[in-house]
Amino acid sequence: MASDFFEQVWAIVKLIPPGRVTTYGAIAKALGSPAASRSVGYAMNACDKSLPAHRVVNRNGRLTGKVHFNPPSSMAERLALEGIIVINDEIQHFKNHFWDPGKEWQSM
DNA sequence: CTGATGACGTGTG
DNA sequence: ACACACGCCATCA
Repeated sequence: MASDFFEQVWAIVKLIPPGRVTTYGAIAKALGSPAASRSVGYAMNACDKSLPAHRVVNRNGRLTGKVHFNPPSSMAERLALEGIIVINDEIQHFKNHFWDPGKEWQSM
């Protein structure tokens, strides 16, 4: 049984539409704790494989957590399949693919 | 309860 | 622009 915080994070990540990406900070902010970005990443560490964690990157648009994937290269592969260009573990036009969780979260 | 860790973010030099 | 340091929040030992 995971903590409510984890479930909150997972819920938002599951809501990320295909072809879109978001940041840990944005998720943390949507949960009401803009500085809990670290904890968001921790939740990802315990995330289920059904969770599209590959759509969650840091504020740089960089795939910092790709090493936690299986295999790590699958992260960029999945993003590429969704139309997101990833070069050198960096999302191109990141701002264009950015998806704001708060826009859909709306005090859920 | 205290200390350490981390898939982050921001500030300073 | 790059490198380093601190803070932030939640979890683990």
